[in-house]
Amino acid sequence: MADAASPKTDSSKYPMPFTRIEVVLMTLVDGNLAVLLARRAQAPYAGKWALPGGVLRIDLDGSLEEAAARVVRERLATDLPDLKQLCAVGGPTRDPRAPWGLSIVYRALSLSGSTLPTAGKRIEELRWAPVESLAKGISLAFDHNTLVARATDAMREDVEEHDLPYGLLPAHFTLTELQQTCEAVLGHALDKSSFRRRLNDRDLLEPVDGEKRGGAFRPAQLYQRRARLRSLR
Amino acid sequence: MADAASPKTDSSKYPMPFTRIEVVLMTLVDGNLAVLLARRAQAPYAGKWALPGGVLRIDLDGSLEEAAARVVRERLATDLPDLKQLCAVGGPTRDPRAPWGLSIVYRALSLSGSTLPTAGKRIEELRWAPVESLAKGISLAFDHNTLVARATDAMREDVEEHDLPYGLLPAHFTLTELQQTCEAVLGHALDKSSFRRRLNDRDLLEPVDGEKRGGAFRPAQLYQRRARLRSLR
DNA sequence: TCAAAAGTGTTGCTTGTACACCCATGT
DNA sequence: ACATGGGTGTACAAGCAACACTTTTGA
Repeated sequence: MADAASPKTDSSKYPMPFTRIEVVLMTLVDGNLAVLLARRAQAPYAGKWALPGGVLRIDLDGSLEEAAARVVRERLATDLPDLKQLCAVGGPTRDPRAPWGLSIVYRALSLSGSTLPTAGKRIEELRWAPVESLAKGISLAFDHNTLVARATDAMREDVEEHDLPYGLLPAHFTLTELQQTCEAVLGHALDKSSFRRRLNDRDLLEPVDGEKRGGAFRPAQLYQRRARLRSLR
Repeated sequence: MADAASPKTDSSKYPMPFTRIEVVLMTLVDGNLAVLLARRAQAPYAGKWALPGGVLRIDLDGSLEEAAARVVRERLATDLPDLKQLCAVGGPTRDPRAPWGLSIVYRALSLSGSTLPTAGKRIEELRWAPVESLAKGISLAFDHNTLVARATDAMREDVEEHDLPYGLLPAHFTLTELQQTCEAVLGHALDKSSFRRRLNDRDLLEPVDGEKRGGAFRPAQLYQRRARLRSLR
């Protein structure tokens, strides 16, 4: 247990890591999974693209989740629900600005096809980049390529185990839209019949009263996420 | 991105959290899942039980994983393989010694029925406590009850999705031992035939050449974990 | 009436559970 | 021989993939 020897000096006895929050925000762009990147204006890595993030502010943040929410608000001028902690990474060479860099990484989803968030405090430029392009080739600042890869894996695992990416869809959506969204995330096609029966069997959705939508063909029923009623699994 | 305005002062501009590693070490005691607790000698929470842990030392640790390994070595005088990161938690009221406490929590397994690790640096006394007893009633120092609960959940999820708890077993074990171990973790019985067919179908194990073991009845074949050959899933 | 997308039914495979049964061994 | 735990086979149900099919609409 801790170093409880000298109660007052405990928290200042050792130098602490430069602690940041990083955010992997994902969306679909033209049916491809993409992450939000911010371009760095200053050194280190000036001109390079990196994940949006910010320093943990112990004077402002009541928890890591609050810190992540604040970072999103300050950098992207928006509020994101369902921020999920991905992992924590740390080491002496992660950030040239400090002798030891620690990042707590969060991930979140943004409505597919939505406009780019407004660049907030200290952000030069924002851009959606397909995860594909990051996996091979394009290199990000710091160890952010690794973080994006881990977030992508986590995202796919979620969908594979039927944790649907509602964050990518509007409140009301058609079953085909939902299926196409899942297919885009997973990177392969799904069977329509199986997909729908799964949804049906699990009571995940409910039809939105009377609403539909049209093209030059039969309109589709709109659905919304069903309120999860205290279930455990 | 970050505060890249004043390159040199970045890492010292804001006070950083008191950053620690905590370890949830689990084993089976008489067929019950138990966690290793250490008794606190000094304030805060003097006399209370808590998870073993230690301060992150940026002068010693090359990564969070190394930090966790070091903490285990110093506190428990042992080396543990397969330390898994569980989560990071932080907040201003987590640790009375500091204005803001951040902990990166790792979990690991210890051979069932093994002796208590030797109490290392600054450890007063060690004890295995059934997770059952912690879930209801017994309260630990800091927010460690929460952390144990999360580790227990993660442990059960692992086994449910067929990630076998080899860490609880010796290198060579019988199928019945393995099954009983899984049953103890999950808290309910499993079907012998199903359990074995699953293992068989997935080529997870291999028999250990010619070895067996006896009681007053038919001896059982010993098995070991099969070397995973680069497979993805 | 035709194209296009919505929506349904049927079959078969795979996985897992329940349960019954045989096998080997020391006393 | 028999009790005890090791080990196996069969039957049934659930979940999912593949694929064929019907329905509804606007042009």
